[in-house]
Amino acid sequence: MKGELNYVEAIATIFTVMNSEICVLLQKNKKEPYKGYWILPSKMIKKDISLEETISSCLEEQAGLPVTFIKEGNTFSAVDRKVEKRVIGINHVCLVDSKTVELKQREISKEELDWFPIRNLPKVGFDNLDIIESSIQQLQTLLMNKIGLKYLFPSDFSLPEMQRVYESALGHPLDRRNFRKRFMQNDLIEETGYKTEGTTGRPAKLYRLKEIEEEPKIF
Amino acid sequence: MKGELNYVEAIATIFTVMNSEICVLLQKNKKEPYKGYWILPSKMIKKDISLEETISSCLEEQAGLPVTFIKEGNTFSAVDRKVEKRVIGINHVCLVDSKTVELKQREISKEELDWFPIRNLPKVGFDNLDIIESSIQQLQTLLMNKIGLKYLFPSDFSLPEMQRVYESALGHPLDRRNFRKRFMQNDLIEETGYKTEGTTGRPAKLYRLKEIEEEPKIF
DNA sequence: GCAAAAGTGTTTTCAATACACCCATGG
DNA sequence: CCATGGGTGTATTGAAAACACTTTTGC
Repeated sequence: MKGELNYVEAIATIFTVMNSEICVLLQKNKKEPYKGYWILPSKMIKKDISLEETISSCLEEQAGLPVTFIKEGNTFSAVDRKVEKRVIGINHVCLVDSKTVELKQREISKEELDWFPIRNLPKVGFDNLDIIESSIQQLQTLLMNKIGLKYLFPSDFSLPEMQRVYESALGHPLDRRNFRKRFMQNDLIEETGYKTEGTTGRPAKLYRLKEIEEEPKIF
Repeated sequence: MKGELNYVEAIATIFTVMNSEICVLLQKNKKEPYKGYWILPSKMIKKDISLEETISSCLEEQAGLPVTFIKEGNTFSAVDRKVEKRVIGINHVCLVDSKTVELKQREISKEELDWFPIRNLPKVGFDNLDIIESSIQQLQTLLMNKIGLKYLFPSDFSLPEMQRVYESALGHPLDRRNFRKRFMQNDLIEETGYKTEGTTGRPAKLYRLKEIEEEPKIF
């Protein structure tokens, strides 16, 4: 059969929390088309390598990040999405915590790879803006179902900080009291006994997520 | 780059309602491996054909069905999932109504293509059981969010009938009064003025789904 | 003592659940 | 008139939403 062979890439939309905002990792595209635009890390799938392996090596090689939470996303397959040749892209929504990001931060040049707040993105190439939007939707579902939270919030976060993250991801403000209640009465978090330091105003209690991470069912 | 070219197939998990049960369309596999097992319709993606086009021509050519409701599903990419060669499979959940199915029914031989209740499947080949299970999960979400209902229930259905379908899809019984309420107070259905005939017991009122099919948001 | 940000409780509203009796038809 | 399955209403519960004042710290 002619024409049945395709290029397929695993795409990584990697989210983390920086300054109480959801940020996405982008790299600068070095080649035409869309040279100089920012794009999502991705890696071609070879015919004897699984998708899981491909996405985790993509994370390590291109972003210097360990494998954490990965959820399969949508497929992007328009014939002209990569202009020059037809590449089918399979998106993955990945979550890494800010502590891990900070450790790796020094090693990378911000000219090549950088984090951008999802509400303040740079020029993004190809169809990657669509992919990021689809990923944000999935992130919202994850946050509301409290799946993968521990990958985004390592121990010692404050609730106001977490709330700001939720607000940045959902795109609208939340009530402080109701926000606390969601986590308290579901017994999801526990106090570490410490408080924030060096901030203006009253210090916030610090929390960690409890271990019991049962998959919550929606229905 | 060597080894970057892949076979990719669009897979169609097609659901319909028959005898108040959710059924899935399967075809008999004619070639080894898994010869004689039942498999999901699928079609190789050619490098200049979009995924949407591929799946709709797959529906038409292999099942003789018009394009109706299609929702992208998961990707199945294990290196050995098709045993002989590596084929990446992109699933699609499709809904067709029973009237359309009946019209096309005569033209196909049940030796080659047939509908099976999802709780009573025949021997299914390759990884297709995983794919069907993943599709059933997505179908459940669609039913609960009332998305695509009109593709599954054409005009003149009774509520008890619809309830049996929900119960077969969800795998547990539902309360009759509460079931009605869900549809009534959301203003989703309207009476056609007709009733079922030729059944034992009191005849059931027949309904149709109202046109206003706004995407319900979950959050 | 004042500015800044965090912590806390109560009321209301709405959706989901549980539950039992009457009604229309065919034989 | 009886068997079969369909139609209907109410009370309860629990989650989400709305809402304002007090507390802790740094300066």
